[in-house]
Amino acid sequence: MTNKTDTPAAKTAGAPLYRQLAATLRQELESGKFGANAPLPAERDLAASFQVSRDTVRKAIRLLEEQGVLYSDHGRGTFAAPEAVRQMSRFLDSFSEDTIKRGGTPGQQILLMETVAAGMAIASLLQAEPSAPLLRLKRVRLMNGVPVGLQDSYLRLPPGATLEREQLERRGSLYRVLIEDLGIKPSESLESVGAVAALPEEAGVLGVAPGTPLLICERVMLSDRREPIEYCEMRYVPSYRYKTRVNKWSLG
Amino acid sequence: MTNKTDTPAAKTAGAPLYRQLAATLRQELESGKFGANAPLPAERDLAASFQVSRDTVRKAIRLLEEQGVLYSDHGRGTFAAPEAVRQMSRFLDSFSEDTIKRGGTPGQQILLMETVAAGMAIASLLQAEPSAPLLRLKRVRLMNGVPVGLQDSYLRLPPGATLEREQLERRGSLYRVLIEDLGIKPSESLESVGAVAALPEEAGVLGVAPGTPLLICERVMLSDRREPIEYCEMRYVPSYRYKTRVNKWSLG
DNA sequence: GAGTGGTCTAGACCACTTG
DNA sequence: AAGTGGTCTAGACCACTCG
Repeated sequence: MTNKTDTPAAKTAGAPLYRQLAATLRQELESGKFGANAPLPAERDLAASFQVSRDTVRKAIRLLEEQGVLYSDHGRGTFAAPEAVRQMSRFLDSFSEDTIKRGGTPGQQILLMETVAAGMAIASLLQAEPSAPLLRLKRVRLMNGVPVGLQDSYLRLPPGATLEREQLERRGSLYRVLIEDLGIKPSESLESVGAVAALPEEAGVLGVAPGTPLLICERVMLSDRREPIEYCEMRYVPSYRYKTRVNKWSLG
Repeated sequence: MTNKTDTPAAKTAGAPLYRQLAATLRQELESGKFGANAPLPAERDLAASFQVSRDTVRKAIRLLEEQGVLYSDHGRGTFAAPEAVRQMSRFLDSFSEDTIKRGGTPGQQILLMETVAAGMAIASLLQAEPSAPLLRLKRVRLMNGVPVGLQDSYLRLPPGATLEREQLERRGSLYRVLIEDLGIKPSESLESVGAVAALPEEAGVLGVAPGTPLLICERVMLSDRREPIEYCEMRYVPSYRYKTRVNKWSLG
């Protein structure tokens, strides 16, 4: 099969074949054409009907498996995942993405935006000098206008780079600013999740009583070159929950 | 290259080639032979030196990439992941696994083990009848003998199957009992994480004051056939943290 | 332009599940 | 025994990065 434009599976012309195929399959699955745990056609049959190699079909299936849309069992077949699984991301989504997925409207209110010295604790997390200048950004995250989280992040900008309040408000998401304005490509983050009691100031901003249990999530974000870019602490009110899908029990 | 025994890459004879290769590479990476972000040989070179196809090398690399041991960048190369990344699992580990990884000794104390009717709330989560019999198992989880979590789980056993206290104590982990004694293969779980205040009884068992913030993690576990097997609530003291690695910002 | 990873193919055989 | 997914190969070409 040609890798050009007018292929049967062409959805997003120009994208790799297996991604186009995955998009097509995903649509069929989401349209409800396959019920929970219903078997899909065999890989060899999919390959024939889409006129691609079996390997390309397998790549598409692996992709959708990661997304929780379907699953394969050796010797049995490939099946549509139940609705409950399909809706859960395997990742801890960013606040904006997560809120949208839940059908809410994300918002933010910038409390503070200033350049500060890293200090020893954060410097060691970001592999910087204690005196290194970092951009500190403190925000309240809103869901449908209601405060649900307090986010305090320390950003290591490239020398000479700046970040204006206006950019943040325009892009809506800090990550979009990093990617689209500063050319920084986040790749992975290391996260730690726990519970803490709300301090008086935090309680005030979040509209809860001091001492209320908060979900705290700390994160170090790495660039594509695996250099630490950001340290961030997020505190969420008890009504907010992180949801994830955990795979395969990875006992291997 | 033959798939038989005496291959150069043979580590775990009988295992797929790409897994043997991955094990070999992993060892080299963990031995410190490659520093943080040091480049590995090109895929074609690895294929030549291990006498396998390039595709097999790529499969091994994908596996290690998922494990956070290395990462590849299009056009640049494949690199050893920094130590901090390497140590973080991409999954929320089970309590026992996680504790061992932190260098601690996991323990448990069974508070309660009885057969109960599901009730409407749990029945709907497990897609069972409200009157369906479930095994309720309430345990305190210990790290180095100190209570760190309270685990309350509801198990749906196959008709006729039983589970004795003795089995649980022998296997050490509920999941080992499920797999090895009952032939149930867990595949995925859906988890929700948040913060709650400790109730008086919980506080007593965990050795904290009532009202102390606890990390609460709820989970529905699915079998390999994607049938719900277990509902579980875990409450952890504030000193306990979940740690994970979040990938690739999955903006695709 | 040279080197790297990313995609794609066609065919072979193995391992597992099911009737 | 038949059907399914899992592994492996050898070779081709594309897309990206960097000196």
